[in-house]
Amino acid sequence: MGLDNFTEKKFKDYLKLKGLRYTKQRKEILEKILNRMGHFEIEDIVLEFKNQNIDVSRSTVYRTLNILKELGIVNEVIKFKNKTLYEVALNEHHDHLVCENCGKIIEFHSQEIEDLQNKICEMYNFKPNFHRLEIYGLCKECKNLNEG
Amino acid sequence: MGLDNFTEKKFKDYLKLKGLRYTKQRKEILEKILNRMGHFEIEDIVLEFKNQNIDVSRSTVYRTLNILKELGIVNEVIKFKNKTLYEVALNEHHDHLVCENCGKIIEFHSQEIEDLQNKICEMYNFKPNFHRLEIYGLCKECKNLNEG
DNA sequence: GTAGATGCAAAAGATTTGCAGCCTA
DNA sequence: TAGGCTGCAAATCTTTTGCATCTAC
Repeated sequence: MGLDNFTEKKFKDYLKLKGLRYTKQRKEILEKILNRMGHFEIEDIVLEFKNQNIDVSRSTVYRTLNILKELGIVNEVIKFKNKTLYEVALNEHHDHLVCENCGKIIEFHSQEIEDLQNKICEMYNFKPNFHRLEIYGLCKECKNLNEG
Repeated sequence: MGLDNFTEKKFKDYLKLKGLRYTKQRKEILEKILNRMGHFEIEDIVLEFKNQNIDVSRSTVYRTLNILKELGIVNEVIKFKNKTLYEVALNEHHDHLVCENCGKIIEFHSQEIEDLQNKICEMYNFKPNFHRLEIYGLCKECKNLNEG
């Protein structure tokens, strides 16, 4: 995939709208997260830049991720053991099964759950923005080990 | 409610099982969280002890909460803006609507969602332990303010 | 030219840990 | 009595922020 024009434009437009600037660093960060499959932590990004001798500081990564979150290009998906995992939000929304033993993360999507959630929000006159459903437990492999 | 014998016994038994001790501090902490309705932060607990001149240190609160979490007497329910909220897990399980504007938390329970989750876990051969469903958005009041 | 961005180092919070002394079983 | 527990202070880890400098527009 890489830096597709569509997402880059979305980002640029949003920045302009807010009176912000499209800098070299912001472009680097957008590029990097679009190249990533699956989940990532801020620290991953910071280290990759360091290893590749690309000059983007930790603070800038944090600041930019906050903008991308606002924009909905990334989601903060999981909070587990004081770690925050992000993911690119361009694909269909999904939720997560998290294995407490091996840390594996399995994605799933259930339209029925989404619909029920919307129904509940209506009941409470609540305007949903995003949601996070995490089911913690043991994955197939770890379950078998435990029962073994 | 207060320190009911049932929960105290559960805690004591678990401690014994693990070769741990039932100390004055652990009893104080259990008592305090059982007396609380709704959600709490570690810091709340620490401050209350301080105000009441009860000698239980912050580290002990953290250490004990970790044990109570393992035991399932408390759940870590919400991670929001770098804050962790806990709740006593003795009542029926429920999920949360979190207002991003005023911070209000609305609890709800949907058996249908629970059932669907179980169905999904079966599909993936995943053994669920607990889950967390948080829907972020605007509550009725804040929504009206925004639209007003 | 100027408002906004960056990098750095420091600060702020949350949580954990090492250690010496204390207490429960 | 001994191994676990506590309080304290220090350490860790994540995230934010103040500031001087730089840069996109």
